This record gives sequence, structure tokens and C-alpha cells, in this order.
Amino acid sequence: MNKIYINELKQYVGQEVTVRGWLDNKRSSGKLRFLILRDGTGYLQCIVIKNIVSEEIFGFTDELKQESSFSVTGTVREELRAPGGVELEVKDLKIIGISEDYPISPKEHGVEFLLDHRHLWLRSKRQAAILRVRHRIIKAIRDFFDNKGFTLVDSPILTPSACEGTSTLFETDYFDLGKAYLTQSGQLYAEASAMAMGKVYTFGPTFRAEKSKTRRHLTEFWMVEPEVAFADLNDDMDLAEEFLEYVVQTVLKEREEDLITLERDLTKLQSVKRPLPRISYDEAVEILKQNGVDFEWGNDFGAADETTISNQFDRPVMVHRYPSEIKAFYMKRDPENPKVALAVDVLAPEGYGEIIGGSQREEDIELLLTRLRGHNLKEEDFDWYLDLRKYGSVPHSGFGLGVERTVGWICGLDHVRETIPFPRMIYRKTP
RNA sequence: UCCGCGAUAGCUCAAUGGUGGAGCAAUCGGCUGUUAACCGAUCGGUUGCAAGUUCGAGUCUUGCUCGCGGAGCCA
Repeated sequence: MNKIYINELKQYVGQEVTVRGWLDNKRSSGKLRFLILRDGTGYLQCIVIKNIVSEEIFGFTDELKQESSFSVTGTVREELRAPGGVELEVKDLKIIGISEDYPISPKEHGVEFLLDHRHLWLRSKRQAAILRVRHRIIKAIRDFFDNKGFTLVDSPILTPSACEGTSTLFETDYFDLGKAYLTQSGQLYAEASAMAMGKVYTFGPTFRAEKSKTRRHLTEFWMVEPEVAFADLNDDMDLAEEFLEYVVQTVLKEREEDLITLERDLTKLQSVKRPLPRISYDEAVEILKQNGVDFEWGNDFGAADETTISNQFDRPVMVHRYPSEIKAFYMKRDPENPKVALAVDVLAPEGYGEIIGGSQREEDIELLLTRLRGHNLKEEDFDWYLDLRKYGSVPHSGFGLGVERTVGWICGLDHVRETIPFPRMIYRKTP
């Protein structure tokens, strides 16, 4: 039989079709039953009329509880009173799987309860909308780089040591070779790949064992990291702004319906167009001071500082040339001012914080060795990485974008835990 | 690790130190156009755990457990 989905039903008005799915809700009025069927593509009101169907079939509607699965056959008709504009007048109904005492009732629930039932929560209209937007963001990310001639190069998830030597990592035994760690970034591997392929990106899960307990943190999250040979910091910022504009405008165009479901203020996304403002760290510090924040040059911005800075703009802002002391060892220092690194962070509007962190990389092996020692990192751990500077070193740059923070920002969510199907947080690893 | 808040029915929440309630869910009934339907009825509790103050504790005190929000760190 031809499989028909709810989002195609407008083409079948007047015809008899069979649709399958789950019961979202049920209402009744005397000898009428209204079954709201969900099949993943939409919602369909099915009307069951007692003196039209057999007694057995009408009786089935009493057995169907919230989230029971069933199939219905009937005639599609236009009906303004039905959500979505069409409804199905049922002739036949088959129960596929009964659902008893579904935990998520059609009223409000607390976050803890919903997270405990995340495997069921995904069935809700809102969560499904978020997952579709997430999917479209990921597709836009891949399309953007693929269309610009980048090659996807997967970086390893099990790594021998910390990439940057800062965060706390998840540790595991690795046979006779001692410890292995879950990756915190694919960046160093992306650099190696860029020396082979010119323009590359890695896209995969990354892990941080930090005990961060905020709306912006997960222990497992996805990151996309482009890396380009023969590119300086300005090239990097050019790429980042074109990339962000493409992702946001594509999602706005392709998933507007879902953003409306999420009650997102679309004007906040429509303004995400090139050029994005570029300010130096020094200028950002000046903004903080003008806003009465007591801030000392040399510190990193806290969440509140980032919000103060980003509130000055109607689109993401690129902050470049941070004090090198607070940045990773591989970032190149500004030849015009060695106190600062050729780094850039992109802060999303509306207090969503840092969504991109990037830099021009240090290509000089001597400077890199000095920097490794300064960060108390072992040279032998970076032998292969140093080879990249020994055999035809070139200026190169790249950045990393956190997928969940981007999804949270675009969807207008108040916590990243809703941006990923099964979030991993410091006090939660199930379901 | 630190700071703040919280834990009462399956869920969301009420309850001045004085008989623990409501809405939703569930169960039963009513209604031929419902829109998180509505109306009537029924069911539902070791108030997170342990101790203390009190004639009397969901409520006050102490400790513990768990969770939530934030800081630091970061994407």
C-alpha cells in the first residue's frame, strides 16, 4: 500500500487514505470522537462518528489512550474547524500498540521530570520542532563548507593527551598504552589535515569533564571546526561571518514554521547579515567600562560581561585580539602587539554567549616550542604537531562553532539541554 | 569547588504552628463539531531521609540525600 504522511494530505482531499501514527490527544462529544493523530510530519484530526462505523470500531476509540499507536482509513476532507485545515472521516481503525498511563500529560511539567522522560518528551511538538531546526542547522553547516570546496576530515575521539592542556578531560584505560582521553577538540588534527587538503573541517562530538553547571554547558556536545591553510585572522573572520549569515538565513527560510512554533522573534534572526561588527578586546573592555562594569585588562569575559558587550549590537559581534595569556598555546601573537593573540570569539546576541572561538595559528616552530613550555605542556606529546611546522609551515587559521549553543540561540531557548536529543550533563547520563 | 533556591497525590502547584486541598492524568457516566474541549462522580498521600523544639510540625531548628539556578572553566 502507498504510504501516506499527514503533511501530504492536502493533495488527497476527497480520496480514501490510510495514515498511521500515535494518539496525541482525544476529545469527544456525544456520539463523536475526535482523535488527534501524530505521525512525525504533522497532526491530523480524525473524526469517528458512531452511526457510521461499526460498534467494534467505535469501541476502539475508548481503548486508545494518549500515545497509543494505530492506523486509520478514511476520507480526507477540507474542514476549517480542524487544525491544519483537513480532517479524516474514519471508516476503519486498527490498534497497533496500546499505551497505558503515559507519563507526560497535556499540561505543564517541570524540567527534572521532563528530562527523566526525555525519550518520551521528544514526541512533543516543541521538542520535535527543535530537533528539526537542529537538523537543518547541521545540514546548512555541511552545505556551506562542502559548497566552498572544504573536505570533511574526521578527527579521532580517543586521543593520547589534552589538545590544549586546559580543560579536565574524560579518561579511560587504553590497553597497554596507558590512558586515553575523550577529545575536547579536533583542532590539532584539523591543522594536520589542512596541510594536506588546503581547506578542511571536522565535525563531531567533543567532551569536557568540567563541573560546569549552567544553561550553556553540556559534558558532550558537537562542534564544527574549519581550518584553512594560507589564511590569516582577517580571512578567518571573513569566513566566520559569511558562515553565520548562511546558517541563520537558511534556517530562517527553511524552518520558519518551526521557529514560529518555538515563538522565536524572527526579527532577531533577520538582522544577522554581513558585515558583522568587529571590535578588539580593548574596545570590548571600553564598552564594559562605559556600562559601569569594573573590569581589569587581562581577564577573560564572564557570562555577564559577554551579555553586556553583545547587547550593544543587533547581530553577533566578533571580538578579536585577546590577551595572549588567557588563550591557547597555539594561537599566534600579533606582530604589532605581542601582548595579544590573533584570536577571535564570536558572541551571539541576546546573552547567548560565545558560539565561535577561533584564531590564526602560530606557524613558527621556535615560538611554538617556547609557548608549549610556558603552558607546562610536554613537548613529546606534540611531536607530530610540531612536524607540521617543520615540513612546509604556512600561515593558517580556523575556528570552532558549538552546535548546541548555536541551536539554542537560533531557537531562542533558555537552556542548551533542549538542543540535543539526549543531553549529557554533570548530574545526568540517562536516558 | 563555591554561592543561592527547592523537595507535598503519577504530573503542576496550594495549605497563618491547629482536620493536607485544587487542576491535569487515571477510572465511571453525560453530550453529534471538539480545539490543552466541557459537565458530573470516583480513585489517589509514610509531606525527600534522620533527629530535635512543641500540647500539637508539611510549616520552626540541625544534619544528610537529591535536584535546580548561577560563578569559575569553556563551545
